Amino acid sequence: MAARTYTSKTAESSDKVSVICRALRRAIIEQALEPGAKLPEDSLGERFGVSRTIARHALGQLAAEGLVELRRNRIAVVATPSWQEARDAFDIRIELERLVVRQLAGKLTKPQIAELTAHVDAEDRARNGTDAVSIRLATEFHILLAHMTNSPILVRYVSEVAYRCCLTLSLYSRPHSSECAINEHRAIIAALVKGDVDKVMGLMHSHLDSVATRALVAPSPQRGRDLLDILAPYADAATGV
Amino acid sequence: MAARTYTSKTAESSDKVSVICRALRRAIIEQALEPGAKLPEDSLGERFGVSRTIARHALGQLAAEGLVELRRNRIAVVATPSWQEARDAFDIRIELERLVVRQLAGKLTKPQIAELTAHVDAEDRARNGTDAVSIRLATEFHILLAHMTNSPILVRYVSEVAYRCCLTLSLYSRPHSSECAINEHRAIIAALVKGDVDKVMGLMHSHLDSVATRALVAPSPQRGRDLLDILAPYADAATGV
DNA sequence: ACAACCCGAACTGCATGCAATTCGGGCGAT
DNA sequence: ATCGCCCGAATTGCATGCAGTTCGGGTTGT
Repeated sequence: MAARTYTSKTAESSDKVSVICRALRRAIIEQALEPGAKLPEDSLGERFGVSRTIARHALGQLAAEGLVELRRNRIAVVATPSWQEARDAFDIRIELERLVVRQLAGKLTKPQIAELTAHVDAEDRARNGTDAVSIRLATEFHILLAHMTNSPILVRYVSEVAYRCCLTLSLYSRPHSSECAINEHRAIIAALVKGDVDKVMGLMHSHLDSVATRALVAPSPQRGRDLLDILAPYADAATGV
Repeated sequence: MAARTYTSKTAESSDKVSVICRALRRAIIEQALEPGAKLPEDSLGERFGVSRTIARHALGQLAAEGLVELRRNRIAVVATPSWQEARDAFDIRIELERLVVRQLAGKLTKPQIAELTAHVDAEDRARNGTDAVSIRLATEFHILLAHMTNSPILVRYVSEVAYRCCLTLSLYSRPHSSECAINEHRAIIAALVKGDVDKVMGLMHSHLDSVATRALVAPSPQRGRDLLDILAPYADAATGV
């Protein structure tokens, strides 16, 4: 396949808006902002030295990405995906990332391999640091892979869905053990270099599936969901009496 | 699988913004707005009876979906995807829609089957109408399928990528023959009802693949691309002399 | 005839202001 | 003490205004 051209035609309109988006995205995936955290336009604007108009626009973008929930006349909050949505996000992510490695298998350049290896090394070093950084690096490994396809659309979708998955991890899995994930990342790189398409697609599938099932063990109604949902069965019982 | 709850947690913030988005989306996929068409904030605001602020916000959302291109200090224009981006979009679409039918196979309810059949009948009747309507209906069939998964995330991604594909069709394939697509839609419904997962995934794959290859026959540098790209060989020749 | 230049109109980038709505705490009734 | 109500503060929804940039056509020089 002919080399593709880099067209950095990202949506991310003006600079100020995209700066806020990036900052919030990072804060969210590092769990500095937990699901449900309030995001008033005023505070955001003040914090970033811009007017509400800009903060508002940024919130709109993040809402389009599913990281923020916007309800009319209500303060924006960090999204709180349901368990089912989390599972759906992982299902989509698996398909998208299988596509990534399918396109990449056997086509990585030397510098790309070096970059990936360096990234995983960084993940390794971060194992002693905070969980937040480990999670971010693990996510960024997948986004880095997507970038190497040179397909802006694929990058966008993989990034988005990876961020969403990150968000759900912070909701449904407290004791995060990213230990084995690092080895899985190394295995994926090796298979990519070797060019074994089926192997690497299988590796990616099982890698993401294991991350998902490790985190999303059960519908766990006690965590994250609305009070209404938690109380639904009790309400039913009440009407039954 | 237990029935999922409908949570219409769509991003689409306020009403006015989403109204404009819907209108523009429709105009774009019906080719009333061709790729490259200018979308000044003022005109949009005036046309929809809102201020520039709102029109601007809507453009931001559409840019996030990839239907509009936003460049700093420049008038927004309807997106003009490159041939490669079009191909990438179709590749992603294939995977996503395979996921849709995988989840749906053998699980359709009677009213759902009726709704799908009715939709294809509508496509049939529209064969005598304008191309624009045919294209829109064909796209909406796929989005209707996605809706039936009750997965908001999947709906969003399938819709987005389907719109993008629609956009590229208007760019790279003038003589649109959606004739056979209708029969393929019927075949997909039949396989879904029968519950043959592999069969329906295969059908969807070949359906989308044929739509893509029928449209994107070749990189076709003459259509849609930048003037710079078209003139590149001539420039080379000039420097050669 | 042609190209470069220049200037006004058009347009975007952003902040601010005002009306409408929601949020949250205190007060009174039970 | 608890529940419901009410009112002020906080917040959003949106339009408008101003400054900076781009766009396009006319003019001028060659």
